Amino acid sequence: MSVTRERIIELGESLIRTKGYNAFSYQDISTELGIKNAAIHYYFPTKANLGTSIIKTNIQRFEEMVDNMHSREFDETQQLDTFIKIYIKSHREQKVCLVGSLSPDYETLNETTKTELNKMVDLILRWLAETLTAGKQKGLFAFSDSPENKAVLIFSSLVAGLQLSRVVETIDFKNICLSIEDGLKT
Amino acid sequence: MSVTRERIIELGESLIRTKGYNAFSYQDISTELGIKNAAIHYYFPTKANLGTSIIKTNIQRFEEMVDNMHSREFDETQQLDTFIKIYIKSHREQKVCLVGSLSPDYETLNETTKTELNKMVDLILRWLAETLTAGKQKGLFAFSDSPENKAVLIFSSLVAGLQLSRVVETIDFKNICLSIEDGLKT
DNA sequence: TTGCCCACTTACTTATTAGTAAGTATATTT
DNA sequence: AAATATACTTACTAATAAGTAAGTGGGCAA
Repeated sequence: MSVTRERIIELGESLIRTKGYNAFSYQDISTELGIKNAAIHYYFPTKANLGTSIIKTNIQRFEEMVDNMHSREFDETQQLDTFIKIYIKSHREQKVCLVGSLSPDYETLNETTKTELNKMVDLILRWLAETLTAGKQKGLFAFSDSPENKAVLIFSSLVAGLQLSRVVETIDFKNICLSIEDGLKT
Repeated sequence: MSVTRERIIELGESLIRTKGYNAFSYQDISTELGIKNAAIHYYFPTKANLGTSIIKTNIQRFEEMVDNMHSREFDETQQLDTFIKIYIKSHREQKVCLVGSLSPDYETLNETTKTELNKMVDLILRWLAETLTAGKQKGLFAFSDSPENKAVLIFSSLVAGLQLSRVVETIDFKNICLSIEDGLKT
């Protein structure tokens, strides 16, 4: 696949996670990549198209990560830890996550982009719930909630934890992550 | 104070919480209120000015709510419940909260607006941490985390819980709220 | 009654936005 | 060698954005 196309997706994701979907423009990308406006439209006719592609790429990355963890036979503690490390990295980069950036803008997205975001959130939550269930069965995790509820609680803490950390410097995000893991200890 | 000014603030808040700060325009407000573009600029010279005023209004409302709860001698369980009910209402209205909408756009806000948002988050987290501490001392709440950490975890669950609920219909937000309260039970 | 302030409107400007149509250089295929 | 496809650029358009300067009507004060 085209390297320019990949650069556009990568930079587009970075811009969404830094400034938000409705604040970034094709100009931001073209200037940074040293190409013209129309070059982006060549790969992504509309902004909605680019947005959808960015989410699709993220879904693929997530699926590959899960596959990889399964084939390496990571236990549930290791899997959760790997997932949380993505957020630690985001925090270091002063970026929110894709879901946390796009969700508040949900009503401004077009239908296909909405659907793709819906898929991504659903995928993450289903994986988390499954992992929590399996981990509990193995005696690695302990919690009284339903796995689905617990999955939302954990995911929400990560998503909004990143958002709030950028606003208030007093928040210790790494400690939040530790609390999430400690909250599952047996 | 002017009724038009108040209407602009109210509608502005609603727009931010529905579409996001960078997606709403003065046109949206002027059309809805049947006034002209320039009438909004009369009260709020710049969009940043309006944004800041909306946050200030929310801070005031929050402070009044806390004062009110204190003067009515609400215990910590009742106070937390009152706070959570704000989010239940937001969920019913299909809106995210102001903090949850503005935080992802943080980098696009001007300095005074950033400062005001910072104040608001700080205020809420400090109140939450204090309420959790007092409730724990009275034996109303039980938790092993630091109150500051627990405050961020609870607030994050509410903020992102609203965001995610709008994206995925399978999330039972009221149940999330119940889980938060159950998680503090002695 | 004159003058002034308040709460706007009229009528703009300037900048930026997403998006497009047509052209072009380079490489690849026929 | 000619035709074609790829990966763009040039040069726009139309819409929308925030913001402003100057004007206006109505009420109140001096």
